[in-house]
Amino acid sequence: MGSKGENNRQLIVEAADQLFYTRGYHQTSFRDISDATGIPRGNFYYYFKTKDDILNAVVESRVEVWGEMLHACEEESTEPRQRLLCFSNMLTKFEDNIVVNGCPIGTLCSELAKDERNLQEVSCAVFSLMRSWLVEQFTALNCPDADDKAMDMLARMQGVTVMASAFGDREFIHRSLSELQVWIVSQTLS
Amino acid sequence: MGSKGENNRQLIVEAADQLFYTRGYHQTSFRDISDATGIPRGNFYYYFKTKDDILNAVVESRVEVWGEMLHACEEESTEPRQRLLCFSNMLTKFEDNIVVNGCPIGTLCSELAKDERNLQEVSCAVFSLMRSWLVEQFTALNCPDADDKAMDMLARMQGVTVMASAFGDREFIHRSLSELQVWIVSQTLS
DNA sequence: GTCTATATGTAGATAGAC
DNA sequence: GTCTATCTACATATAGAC
Repeated sequence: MGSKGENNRQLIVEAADQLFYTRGYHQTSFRDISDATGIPRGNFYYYFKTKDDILNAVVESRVEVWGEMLHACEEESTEPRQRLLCFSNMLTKFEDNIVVNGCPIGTLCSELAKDERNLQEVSCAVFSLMRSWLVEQFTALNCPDADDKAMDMLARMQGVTVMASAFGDREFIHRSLSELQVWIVSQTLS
Repeated sequence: MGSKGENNRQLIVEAADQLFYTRGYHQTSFRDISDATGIPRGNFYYYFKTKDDILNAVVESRVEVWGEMLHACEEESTEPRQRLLCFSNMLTKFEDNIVVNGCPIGTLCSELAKDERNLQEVSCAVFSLMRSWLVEQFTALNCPDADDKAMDMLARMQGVTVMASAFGDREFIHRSLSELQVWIVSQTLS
């Protein structure tokens, strides 16, 4: 622990994270991860008992990474609307990937919703994190329906990623983000 | 053609359509379709050359079915806003399925966006159909940016399905539909 | 047209040498 | 901790009898 083993473990998680995004969970094989990392297939079972365990580790990693991103948005301003704008900017920050593969969180949730229910719950952890963070911001804006607003904002962003990837339309992301940001700024602060 | 063979072909397409929705394209095997129809696996190759061909037939079928649904919305009223409301009602009409498996069109596009590009194009045919139909309605409302409105409406509806299935939240569908319909009614008719 | 048997490849997972 | 060889299951696809 803490030595070479942990390093390899992290390499596996990083490669799997990327592959789950670009190919999907089920379409990513151990061979794919092996090719990407140079680590032999058999070794994976030293670090993880099953493929599902790798998924768990990937989601854990994403929760951590997105937690840091949300934290960065908090640091950028004390004004909730500024923080929300910062969050919404992720749409253009990652537009190159979104236009090809959609949202890494949304597409994983959509894929795993079609499986046994436990995988689905795991995959939604990042959405839950974002949702509660958004609730905090809208609550700070004295919105009485902060959770509704949070869901609305996530839904709007998800809708943009789905249609942008379906039609490969980068410009749609830009236009939609502008409209979303108008909406954000219009949110009341009593 | 037209006899027993065509009947079996249709049975396969219908079963595949349902399974591609509830399990995903790649997670649906010939065995699954065989179990659902009672038709032996080997027979599939009499009707289709490859699994991709089955997908093509499923998408063709969906285009036809949704074409009829859009036509039904046109028949319901000559007023474009009424037609748009009719279309938006699909969200609650199919909410039982949406809350579990998301949108059949959106999730298929999201899944196949991660594959070779030709499969993705095929899967988006239904979106293209809806888009052009929506453009007609917004054009009839004298919207100068009818295509933008069409994309916005599809994106909003897709976002709702993604979040509703992620959180298994049926109530979110109802609330979002109400807000969407307020938006529809507010669209200008010069 | 219908069905069984089978070919071929690859998936996730395991055993055991080093 | 690392790696190779291998197991078992199941995927798509094919061959050929009926």
